[in-house]
Amino acid sequence: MKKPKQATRADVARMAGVSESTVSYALTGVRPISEDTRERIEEAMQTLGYVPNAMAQALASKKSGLLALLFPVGERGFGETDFEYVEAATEAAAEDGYQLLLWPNAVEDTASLKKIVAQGLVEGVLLMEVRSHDPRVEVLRESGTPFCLIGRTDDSQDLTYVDADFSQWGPMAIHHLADLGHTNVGVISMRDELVEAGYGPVVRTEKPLIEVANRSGVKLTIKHPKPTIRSGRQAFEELLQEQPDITAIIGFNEPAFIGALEVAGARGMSIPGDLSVLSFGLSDEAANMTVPAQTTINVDGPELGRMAVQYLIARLNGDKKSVLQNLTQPQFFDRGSTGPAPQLRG
Amino acid sequence: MKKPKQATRADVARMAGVSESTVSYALTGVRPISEDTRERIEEAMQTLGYVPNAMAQALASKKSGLLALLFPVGERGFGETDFEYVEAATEAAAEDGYQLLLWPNAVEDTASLKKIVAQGLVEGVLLMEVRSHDPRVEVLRESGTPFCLIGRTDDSQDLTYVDADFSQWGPMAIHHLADLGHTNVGVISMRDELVEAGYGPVVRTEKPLIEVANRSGVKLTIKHPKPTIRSGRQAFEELLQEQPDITAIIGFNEPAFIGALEVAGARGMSIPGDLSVLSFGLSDEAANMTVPAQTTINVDGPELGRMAVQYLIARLNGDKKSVLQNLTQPQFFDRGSTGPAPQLRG
DNA sequence: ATAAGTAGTCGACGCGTGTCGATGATTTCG
DNA sequence: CGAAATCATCGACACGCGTCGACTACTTAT
Repeated sequence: MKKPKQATRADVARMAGVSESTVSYALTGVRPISEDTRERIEEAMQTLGYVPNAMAQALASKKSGLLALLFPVGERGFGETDFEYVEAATEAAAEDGYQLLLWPNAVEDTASLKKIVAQGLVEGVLLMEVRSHDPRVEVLRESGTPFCLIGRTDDSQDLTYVDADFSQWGPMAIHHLADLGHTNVGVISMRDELVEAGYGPVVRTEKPLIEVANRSGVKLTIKHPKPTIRSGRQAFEELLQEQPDITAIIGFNEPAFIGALEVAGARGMSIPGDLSVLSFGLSDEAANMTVPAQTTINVDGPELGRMAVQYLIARLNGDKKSVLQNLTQPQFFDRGSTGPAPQLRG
Repeated sequence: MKKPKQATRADVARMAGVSESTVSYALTGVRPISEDTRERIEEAMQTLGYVPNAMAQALASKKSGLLALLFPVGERGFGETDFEYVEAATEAAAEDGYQLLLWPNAVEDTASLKKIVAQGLVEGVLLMEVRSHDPRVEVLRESGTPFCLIGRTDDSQDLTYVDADFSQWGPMAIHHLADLGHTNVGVISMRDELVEAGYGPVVRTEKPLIEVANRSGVKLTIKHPKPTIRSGRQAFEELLQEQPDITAIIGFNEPAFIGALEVAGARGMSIPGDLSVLSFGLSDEAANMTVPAQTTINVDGPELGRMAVQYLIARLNGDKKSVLQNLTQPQFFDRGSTGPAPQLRG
């Protein structure tokens, strides 16, 4: 039996012996309906297997229950963390009766973004991988479509967004290491170009990191190698040459950090015996692959996704006044790659 | 300027001085339109910024351009590989004018699945994480909605699906290792329960693996530990006890394999000097975290996602006759964790 | 007792398209 | 030169639902 045609409101009305509008009101509850007709209607819906047609509902009510999730295509691929919050966002949306529409879109392709919102399919838009200066924001702003950023632009005081609170990553790391007695810490951070370009996560992370290190009396040396193993090796060798007494390193550049750890291993430095190791933004899966597993400070992906959806839905429900912005607390996972500074040992 | 109301077909018709249906035909090309009226219409659309309303189009044409991507919620979380093909699928869909709707759904929750297809929002359904006996398949089958599995059920000869060709993983691995001179290989596979439950990937992988090993004169010892590091350690120790001359191990159980490699490291076995290491189904990111990086045999995620979408769209376009089934070739990444068997060395 | 609600229901219309049948205006063909 | 086919266009309707106004039968307040 292919394509059994779906029952419509008219069918239900006929079977229940009422008008079509009565069926609608029984469904939405906008107007009162007597108990027995409601029962007749519900029975009819039951036996007919009636389900309201989503597109007709959307057309008539101008509410599709769909949210676009815009993700950039062709750039650096999705990481696992990214998908972690996509999943959470999807479930959060489903709880409020919304569905997420995955929409691949180049960041500069504002033309098709305009189309997306113009065709009225989606009620709101979620923006992933937001840049410091993101052309998509301007398009959305003047389209009048509610939207929420996952990340931030430079100029976002009047925008709705959620982002990781990178400003806490550094202090959290330094406190942890300082408590363990470390006073000389190296950092394998992201490549120079990103720093100069003002890439949010690096800038927002490094500034407080440096400040709190100074205040805590921790000597900090930061390297900005390219994201390759080779560059990481070189960066760490430089680090050791400049600061032979380093007892801990922080990684914020996955491939380079792997290179750094290779060098550490080759030099016979044990972790965490001789060197404490802490990674920023490393996924669970990756953190567990090394021996020992790596202690990490990370964004709470599910929380981020959930908040983004909730904020967007709040906007859809007419909350135009309040400022909806949130910086999620970092997650600290102690997996054993950090320990007391060597001089305090024994 | 909030919510500038979108121009409709009527506006375009008025400005161009034609009837509404003429505008439609100019848009769809279903009927011939003279050159100059077409130009007038297009100019009007341009200046009005007209974009056809997606929901009205969908309602009238019964084609929404939406595909549901059903993913199970609450089970083992999404891995990176999973999202790799979600991304590819999304882009493949976009190329044909379709969008993917992310739909979280518990595998047993057939009621809400029925609703999904009944409300007519989506034209077709993509099923992720398919089980051997998947209740969702029956629901979709009798709903008449076109669908495509990513994975397989036990009984899928008349279904549309794409899946990894697990039957090639074992032979590929054995050939690679045999060529390097290995004759005694251990396997850290998935836990017993999955094997007994007939979980597709394990069963389909192990059978040809065993066969080809026998034919190639490779002694094969398979362990099925729980997916924990501890169980992996224990499994590898047993392995070494039973087969002290093992020169290579294959991993198909991430956490357990980490444990196994820990033991290898603790015993001073060098990789690939004393022990060759090869992982099944390990993501790039994870494979690169170990030192040395791990050689892997993996599913081609992007290919899988792309094929799934293309098959589904083929079904939507009325291709009811042909069998659309595909097993994607495994990808082999030699990252240096395998090498010549010790006795052949030097 | 009458005015003023209130509960319950119906009919009609609008949302913005796709598409069928009909109508002139041309063009083609025998 | 008349019949038939083709071209270009219009008007009307359907798609399935939300919702407004109106109407009836009561209930409550004055």
